[in-house]
Amino acid sequence: MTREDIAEVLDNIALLLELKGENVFKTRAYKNGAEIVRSHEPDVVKLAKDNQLNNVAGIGKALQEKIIELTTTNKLEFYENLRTEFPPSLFELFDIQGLGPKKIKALYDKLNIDSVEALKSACQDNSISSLRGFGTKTVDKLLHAIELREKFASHFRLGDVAVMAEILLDAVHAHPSTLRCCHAGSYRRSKEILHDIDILAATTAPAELTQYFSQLEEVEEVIACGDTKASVRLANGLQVDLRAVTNDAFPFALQYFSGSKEHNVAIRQRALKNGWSLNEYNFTAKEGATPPPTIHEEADIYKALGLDYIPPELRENRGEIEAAENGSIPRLVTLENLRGTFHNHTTASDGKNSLEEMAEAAIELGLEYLGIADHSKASFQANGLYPERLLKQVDHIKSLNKQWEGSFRLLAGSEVDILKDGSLDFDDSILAQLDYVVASVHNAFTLPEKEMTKRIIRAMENPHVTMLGHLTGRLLLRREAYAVNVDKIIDCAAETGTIIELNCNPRRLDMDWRHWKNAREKGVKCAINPDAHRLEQLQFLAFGVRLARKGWLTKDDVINTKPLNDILDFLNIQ
DNA sequence: GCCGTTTTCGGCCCGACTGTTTTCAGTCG
Repeated sequence: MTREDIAEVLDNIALLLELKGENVFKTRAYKNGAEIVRSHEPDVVKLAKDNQLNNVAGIGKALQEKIIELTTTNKLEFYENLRTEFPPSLFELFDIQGLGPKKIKALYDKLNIDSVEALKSACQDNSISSLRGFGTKTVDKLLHAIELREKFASHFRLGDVAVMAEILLDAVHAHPSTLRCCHAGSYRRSKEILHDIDILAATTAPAELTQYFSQLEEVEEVIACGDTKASVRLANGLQVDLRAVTNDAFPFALQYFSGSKEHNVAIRQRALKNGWSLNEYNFTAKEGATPPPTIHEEADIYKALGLDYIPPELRENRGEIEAAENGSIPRLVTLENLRGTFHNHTTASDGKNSLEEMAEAAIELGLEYLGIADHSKASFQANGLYPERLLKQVDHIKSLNKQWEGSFRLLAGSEVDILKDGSLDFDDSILAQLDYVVASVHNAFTLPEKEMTKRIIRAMENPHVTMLGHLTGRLLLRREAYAVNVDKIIDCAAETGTIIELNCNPRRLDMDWRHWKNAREKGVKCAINPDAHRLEQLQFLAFGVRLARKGWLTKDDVINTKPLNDILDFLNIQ
C-alpha cells in the first residue's frame, strides 16, 4: 500500500463523512490528513512501519491508527463499513460543477439518484424539480455540467495551457484600468497538472475589467461575472478565473490566490500568533495587538510575519515556512543559469531534425553544449541505433565540433535501453566510446516494484551510465508511472553518483518534483533535459526549470548549469 | 478529527457568486 493509496482512502472517507452530514471540521481533518500523507517526508508508509507516526502535525491519534491499520492489513474496517452506506457510483457526482455534499445527499435520499447517468435522466424528465433548491436554472446548469464532463477532461497539463495563460494575462494587462496584474493559483506555483488558470489584477474599475475580460474573443462561455470576479471557459474546456481588486489589496490577494491552500492555512496561523487576521484584502489587528506594517508588495507580507520571501513554486507547505523562518530558502535555479542540456534526439532515431539543425537551434538559444542521445537498438519502434550507426554518429559529431572551436559543442551520447534484467542494450565496449550515457526504461513496464527497482539499480551500477532518463515512465493524464521505489533509486544515485534526469517534456516532467528535495538533500544531481524530438522542443527547458524550482533545486544542484569546460572535465572528455 | 505560551474545551479562513430561500444556503476557491 503506497502513500497515494492511503491518501485516496482518507479522501474517500472525507467525502463519505460529508455525505453523512458529519462535522465539517472532522471531514476537513481527513482531507488535510490525505494531503499530509501525499507530501510528508519521510514517507508516512515508512514511518508507520517503523512506528514513528506520532510526530506528524495534522495526523492525530485517530488517523495514526487508521494509517497503521492500512499499512499492516491493507484494509480499514472503519472505511469498509462506511462504504456500505452509499453506492460507489455516488462519488462521480462530486465531479459535477455545482453539486456538493448537501445536494448530492438530497438527490440520493429523496430521489435515489446515485450516478451521473441517473442525474441526467432526472434532469431531462424534470423529476428533479420536485426537490427544494433545484429550480429551472439549476437543472440547466446541471445538464450543462454533465455535457462538459463528457466532452472535456477537467485537468490540463502545464505545457498545454501555458501559451493561453500568457495571452490572457497580456489581455488583462492591456486594459486601461489595470494597474498591475499577475498569474496566481497553481499556474503561478508551476504545478504540472492544473484545473484552471487564475489571473489577478489591480484595477481602478473592477466591474469594467471583469466585463471586458468575459467578452474576450478567446472566451467560449461565461460561467460567472460579478463586480470583482469573472469565471470563463475557453474552447478547450479550460476554466479561467479573474479577480479584480484595488491596488492596496493586490499584494494580499496575490498571496491569497496563489495558494496553496495548505500553505495559506499555515501562513494565517502564523499571522494569528501576531494578533493579526489575514485575508485577501489586508491584515486586521485584533484588540491590543501591535499594528501590522504597511504592505506594498507580496514580499512585505512574508517580511511582516518574520519570514524571508517564499517563491510561489515552494508554497506547498512542505517545509518552506520553516526554511523562510531560519533563512534557508534556497536560491532557486533560473532558466538563465542553464548552459547546455543532455538527452535530445535526431533523425537518426525518432527525432524530426538533423544533428546540424539541432545544434543550430541550441546555439540560437544561447546554449554552450547540446547532448545527443538517440535511442538504442532495443527501441526498434523508435528506430533505435545499432552500434555501427551509433559509432558513425559519434564520428559525425566529432567532425561537426571542429567548426565551433570550443564556443559550442555537441556531446555524443546515447539513450540506452535498460533491458528487462537491468543489463544495458549496448556492451560496455561501445558505451566507453561515448561522451556520456542516459539509461532509460522503455519496455516491460508491468514488472512488480521490487523487480523494477532492482532492474534500474543494476543499470545505475554500471559505471558507464551517467544519468537516468525519465525515472518513472509516466505520461501525465495518460499513463501511470510504473511501479518503482523512488526513494531507493535516490539512495542508489547518491551512492553511485548517477545523475537523475528531470525530463522536461510537459507530458512527462519526470522525476516528479515531490522527490527532488529529498534527492537534493542526499547530494544527488539533476540534469534538466528536454528530451527534444524536434528543435522547437528545446523550449521545454523552461518547463523543466519551473519544475526544478518547485523541487527546491538551486544552480548547484543542476549539472547543466555548468559551463562547457567544467562539463568536459566532469565527463572526462578531452 | 486536530490542536494548544490566553486553551484539554472550543475553536477550526472566509468572501464572492448564484439561485431561489423574500434573508440565506450551497458551492467554490
